Amino acid sequence: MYQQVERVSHDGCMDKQPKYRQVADALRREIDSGTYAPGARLPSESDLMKRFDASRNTVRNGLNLLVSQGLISSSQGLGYEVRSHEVFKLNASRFENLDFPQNGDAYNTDVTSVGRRPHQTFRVEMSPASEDVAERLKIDAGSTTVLRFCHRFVDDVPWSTQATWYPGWLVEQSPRLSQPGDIEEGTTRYLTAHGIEQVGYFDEIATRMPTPEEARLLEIGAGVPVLLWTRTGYSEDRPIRCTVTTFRGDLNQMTYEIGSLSGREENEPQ
Amino acid sequence: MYQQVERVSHDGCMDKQPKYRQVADALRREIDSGTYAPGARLPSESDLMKRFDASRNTVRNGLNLLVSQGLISSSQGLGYEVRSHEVFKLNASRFENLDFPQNGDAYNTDVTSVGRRPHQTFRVEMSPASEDVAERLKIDAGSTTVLRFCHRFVDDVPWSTQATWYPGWLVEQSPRLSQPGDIEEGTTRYLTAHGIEQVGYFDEIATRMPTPEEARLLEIGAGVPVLLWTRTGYSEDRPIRCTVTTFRGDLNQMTYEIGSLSGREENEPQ
DNA sequence: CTGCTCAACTTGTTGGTACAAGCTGATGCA
DNA sequence: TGCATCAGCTTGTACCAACAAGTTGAGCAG
Repeated sequence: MYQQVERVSHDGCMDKQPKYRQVADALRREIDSGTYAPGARLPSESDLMKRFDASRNTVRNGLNLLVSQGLISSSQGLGYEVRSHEVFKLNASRFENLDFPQNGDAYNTDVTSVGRRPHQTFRVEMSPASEDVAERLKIDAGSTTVLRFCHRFVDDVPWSTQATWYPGWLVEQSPRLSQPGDIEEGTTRYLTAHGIEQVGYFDEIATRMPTPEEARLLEIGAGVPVLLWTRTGYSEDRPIRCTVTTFRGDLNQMTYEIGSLSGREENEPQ
Repeated sequence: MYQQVERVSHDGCMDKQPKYRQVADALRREIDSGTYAPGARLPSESDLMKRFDASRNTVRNGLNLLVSQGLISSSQGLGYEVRSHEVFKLNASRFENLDFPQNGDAYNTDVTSVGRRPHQTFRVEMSPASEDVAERLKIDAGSTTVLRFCHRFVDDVPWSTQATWYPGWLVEQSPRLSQPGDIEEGTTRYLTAHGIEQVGYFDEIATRMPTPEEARLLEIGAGVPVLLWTRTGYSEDRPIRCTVTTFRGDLNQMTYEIGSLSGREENEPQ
């Protein structure tokens, strides 16, 4: 039986925090200090019950706090595990470099160049433009667009989902866009070859907690936010595409280089 | 009225989900569809207990799911409220425009220009460089830097915290950096006047759940991620500053314009 | 040795209770 | 009228119990 009186009597000073928070804070400190390294398993709930002289619910409240902060994850039958957080940095200002276009698909190139194994699944469909997409592509909401959707993995871990909408007028000029299957030389390159040159883009970056659908596709539990990257590409005349990429926030960062960075070396800081 | 018995009796169809998740999903749908608008109060726990024929713990589990997804927030004595999510867009590629420097502080200008009221508190201190900062500024870890820290509000709502480190060598040339108090014309402008011109920068953008300290400063509850923006500024020769900004992820987005965007209008899409 | 079963662990879900603590409006006294 | 108090609402914290469900390894049967 939990005794409020007892706790006050021999805890003395720093007792303002509720007990479940003390559990979370103690474990957080031990994770930060390396007592429990990334990948390591925490003690089981019943162990923690004994250690903190708390009920199972209280211990679970504390653990759930850490789960919702993305520090640990739990799986039924296995226990709680400290999440690792090595990140993949995507150089967005070089990702489709306007001055030095890369060969092939930009994502494949980027992932392979750091010695990891890319893998993706494709889907192509015709769909009416949503309000958000229509506004960015400067077309009427509901008008036909081609949506190319892909689900990307790195070393078989779900990494990101990417949806690109092309306006209907553009697809007439570049029919392969609406065909299923990869465009091996890269869509930007393919479009350039068909007289559609992307001369600029507008990026929007936001973060939020994943929807249930996103959590399923990216295999993220509670406590891991997603990073939303919306890139609208422009030709000389008008918008030519709108790409929405949803990243696992714990595994990805984005970077931009603007102006002259004479002192900076490659791949640094890591 | 929701009937558990009914659900169990013709078990067959859509019953795989645990009850607390059904509660969360039902409420999420009602929030999405506008039944509960942003700012509105949800029914109390005991109302939901009756409606879903569930125990208080089960209802709370469902509500906590929505809290941890940032859809709602709770306050003791008041109830659960649907969070609003109008965002402030920061144009990072124009924020300290290299070609057209703005007058005064960039943040104040940006906030005022959309008709909102900025407010900030300042703190200046000398501090040894952490490993992260040292790496970015290309100085030795532990060497002296000047840290200018500010805590920013918009219409009295906590908005972001910003910490800028300047390397020791630079402060010798531009002494006002280490003095407390605002630099009214903007630090970038002040540095330019002292022969230190920022000709490029490197941005890193990440997201994660807030630390307890961040949650306190930004007044965000569980379920709202932060957006981390690290900008390292370069002169012709070397790095001259490193700025780490921590935004409330629910209230902020960042945007970049790269290349030519001839078709794009200002302040759009909203 | 192989392969299967099962006990013994783990977390997940759901029910219950009790009291603390924050908020609000009604009541009643000065 | 004005202000203090308090009842009655809300959520927060903490405890208990029971069973479901996933994982693992020991141990037995073939």
